[in-house]
Amino acid sequence: MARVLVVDDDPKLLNMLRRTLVYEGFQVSTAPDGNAALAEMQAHRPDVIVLDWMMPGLDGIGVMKHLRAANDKTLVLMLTARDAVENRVEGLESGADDYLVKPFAPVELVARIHALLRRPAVSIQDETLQYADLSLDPMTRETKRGARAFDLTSKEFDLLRYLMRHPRQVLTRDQILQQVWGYDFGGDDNVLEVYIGYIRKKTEAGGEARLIQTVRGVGYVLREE
Amino acid sequence: MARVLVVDDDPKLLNMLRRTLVYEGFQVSTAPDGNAALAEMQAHRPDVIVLDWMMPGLDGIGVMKHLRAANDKTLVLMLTARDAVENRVEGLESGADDYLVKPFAPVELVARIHALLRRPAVSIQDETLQYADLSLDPMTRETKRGARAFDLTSKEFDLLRYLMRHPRQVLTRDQILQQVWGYDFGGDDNVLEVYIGYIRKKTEAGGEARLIQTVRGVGYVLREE
DNA sequence: CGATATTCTCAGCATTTTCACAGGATGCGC
DNA sequence: GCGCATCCTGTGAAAATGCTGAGAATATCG
Repeated sequence: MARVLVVDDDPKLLNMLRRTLVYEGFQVSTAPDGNAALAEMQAHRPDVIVLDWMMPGLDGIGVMKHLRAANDKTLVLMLTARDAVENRVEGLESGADDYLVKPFAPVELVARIHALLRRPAVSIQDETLQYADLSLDPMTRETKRGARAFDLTSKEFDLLRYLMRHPRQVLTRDQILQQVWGYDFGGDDNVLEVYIGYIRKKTEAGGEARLIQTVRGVGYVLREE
Repeated sequence: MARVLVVDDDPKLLNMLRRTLVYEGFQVSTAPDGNAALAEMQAHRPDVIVLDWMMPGLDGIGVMKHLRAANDKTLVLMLTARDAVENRVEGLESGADDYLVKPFAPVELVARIHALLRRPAVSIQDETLQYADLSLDPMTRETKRGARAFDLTSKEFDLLRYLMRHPRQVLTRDQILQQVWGYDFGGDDNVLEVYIGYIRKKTEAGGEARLIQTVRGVGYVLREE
């Protein structure tokens, strides 16, 4: 049965939700705030997170950003107190998979969780990534530098996608190896350098400026110089 | 599932609308201006077009005139920045089916699209699928490449139909096996490769260009090269 | 039941992708 | 500028991936 993590700072609501969901046959864990939620996720790898929008400390949006930055596709159902359209839009833009306005009937929550779990995997997260004149569409896997399209192998694609999801952020060698290769060890591989080289060659084939900068002793950044 | 084409020159708005609509279960394609919209229509045959009024190049009115001149009955929902009465009148006279004034709440757009689709006679289901010069009629099960008709077995048909419902989208092996074969496991079957081979042979029997491209390490796409 | 069509498995082959290695280039502290 | 650590890149081997033909299993139909 599916695992659900419920995150809310209201203990009463938390308890009520837990009982409802346990009763429905879910494996439920809970967390009172964003940081606890991230820790809990490591331990339990839930299938769905029910996430309150407003919380002390790290709030719902913050948690979302963490998750999506780490390319974590766990389904998220966001809870919010008001039905303001702005919130709805912001919530979905930050990568939530569904949305529920408080107060809600427990049955509706259950129904939505079931609906999420039935969903055919295509998250709304798959928008086309852009940085400078570089663009990458995760759906069609088209990659372009300005008007010039170029092809990438799947490792190259994974790597560039990871870089483009974190523009202007210096990513360490370890971070990249872990996210793209799934490595865990600290062996002195130079696969990463090699692949950076491949991507540079392809993104600069038309004589364009370099976008992947190396940060000596640390890693790489996607940035215009 | 209904297909929607969104045409607007503001990339931010375009992306927001796309995500909202995808989230609501529509198949969404986009275009940044009128000419791109007309091209996109050829490929995707949308059920509804959400069309901005003011755009560089060919504007909303221009697109409308093109469509109606070609006796194309595709539903059009026009967007306009001001609620000027003149515009409204001109828009509806030029053949738009509905009208929405910016700024608007995404939920309202969704509601209007659903309203349009509920209108009589426009059967969005089982409409014949088209991509490039390839066509497939889910009702009669006729398949043609240009003028040349060819036969498919039922598995072949299911597979091609699935591909044609997601043109230009890279579909992973797992997605396809799951949707077409109902598989769930990750066994190392190569049924899919075999069937792709069959369909290619039949769709290219007259020496036509390849439309089913393989994306190494991932899956396949229906796309002109 | 037999004939035919369809679906699927398997193994060999060709190609692409991934990776290791080593020598060369480059930046950095002194 | 010098020496050292770091990074880049060409070469080629190893592995993965996908295509194809042959034919076995299964379903379909008269």
